[in-house]
Amino acid sequence: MNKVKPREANNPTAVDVTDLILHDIQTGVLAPGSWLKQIDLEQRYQCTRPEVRRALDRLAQRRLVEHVPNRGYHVYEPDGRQASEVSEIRILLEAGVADKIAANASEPDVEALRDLASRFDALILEGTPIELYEANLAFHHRLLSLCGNTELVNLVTEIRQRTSSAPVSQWKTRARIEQSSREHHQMIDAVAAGDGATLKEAIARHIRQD
Amino acid sequence: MNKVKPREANNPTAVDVTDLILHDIQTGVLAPGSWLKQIDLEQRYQCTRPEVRRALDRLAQRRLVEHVPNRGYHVYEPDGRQASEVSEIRILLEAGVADKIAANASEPDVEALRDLASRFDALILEGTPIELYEANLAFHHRLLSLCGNTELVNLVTEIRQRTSSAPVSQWKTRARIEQSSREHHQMIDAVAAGDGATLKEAIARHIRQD
DNA sequence: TTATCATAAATTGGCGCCAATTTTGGATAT
DNA sequence: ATATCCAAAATTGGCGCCAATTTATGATAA
Repeated sequence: MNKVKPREANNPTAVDVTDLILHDIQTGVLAPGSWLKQIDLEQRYQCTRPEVRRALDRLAQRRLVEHVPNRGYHVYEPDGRQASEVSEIRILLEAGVADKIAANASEPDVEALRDLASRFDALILEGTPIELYEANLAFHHRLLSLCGNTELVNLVTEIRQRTSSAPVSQWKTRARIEQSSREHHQMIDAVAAGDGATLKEAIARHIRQD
Repeated sequence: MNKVKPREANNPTAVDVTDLILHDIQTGVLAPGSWLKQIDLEQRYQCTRPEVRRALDRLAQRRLVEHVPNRGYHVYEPDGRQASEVSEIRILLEAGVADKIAANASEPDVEALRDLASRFDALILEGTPIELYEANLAFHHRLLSLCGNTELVNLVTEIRQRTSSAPVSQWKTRARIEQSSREHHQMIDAVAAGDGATLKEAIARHIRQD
């Protein structure tokens, strides 16, 4: 069984190029509306042409970029109507499982949520907008996971990406961020109290003003 | 070096190969679990290798097929847990906009729904399972469209594809199909009466036993 | 100076080849 | 007869070339 495979040092590409581009879109490095030239991406991410093309096709499927035949791909610009429609969807889903979340949450779960909320709070002062954005994402992901429906969690994660093209610029004011922080703690309190109805209201309010 | 470009009669491919494969998966022609060899698809749909690969990658993104590196792609086998989780999602979304549907529906809308429901009824006796399946889809699509949230309609359409891999075999008994028919009419009556609460109940029941 | 058009440069996107890996089939030894 | 192993065939998947189309450039005429 001595299949001597040289196994060269050639596997630093554990992550897909798609994720790299996705990340740069979400952090605003690749601005909404800008054209994504294949040559640029090829050099920027040190990958081959087919890889770039596959990534762009995947992102187009997820509607994070738009494809114009013979013209190329450009980052989707956030659409007002679309954004509010997605918000409505998120409210239906995330608020819809509020009672499940309140029912399933154990003591350590609540602790974990408090930690994540605290991390968000700390980053308000000392973190970059990107770190803040990701901390917020982590909190909501953890909270939603308690509903027990993994398909739903994945779906929300997916449609969330679909609109927050330039998430960094989304939270304009400091006041708004601190309001978000307060709401996080309200949600946690409702979870700790096992109060599904209150949690549902808190989630709905939180999503509406995001 | 004379590259003779015959320009054969080769342009009936206005539709993407992805949709063709998708259709064949949904109608059960390509059975769940079966391996999709690239050569076979290439010949079956009269297209090139790269086209097949792109289509398979897209379907893998939508999780209609699964990709095993160096082994190929095979049709996803329906998973019990996953199916019930998707049902729950559909209930949250479709029942969640019941009041919107009831509020927005005009007289001609109701008429159109009655026509679609009737077409479904007619196909119970004279149609193929596939036709029945598509008539059912058309009815639900039309009904849901009344909510006014196009993002939500698209999303439901998408996640619906995700689980009903072998939709034909899904409605086992005649009794169940006729039950579905009755529920369709119940929903329409609720819409016509502008009764959102009753509609919500009817939709939830209908999805649960699908 | 400004508009129009032709030519050149750049970009996209289709297609096929070939290496890497896996599967199949059969021969050999126990 | 059965298991093991090796070789051949089949399949996947990465990569690059080149044609088609679009965009940029510059020259010419009004």
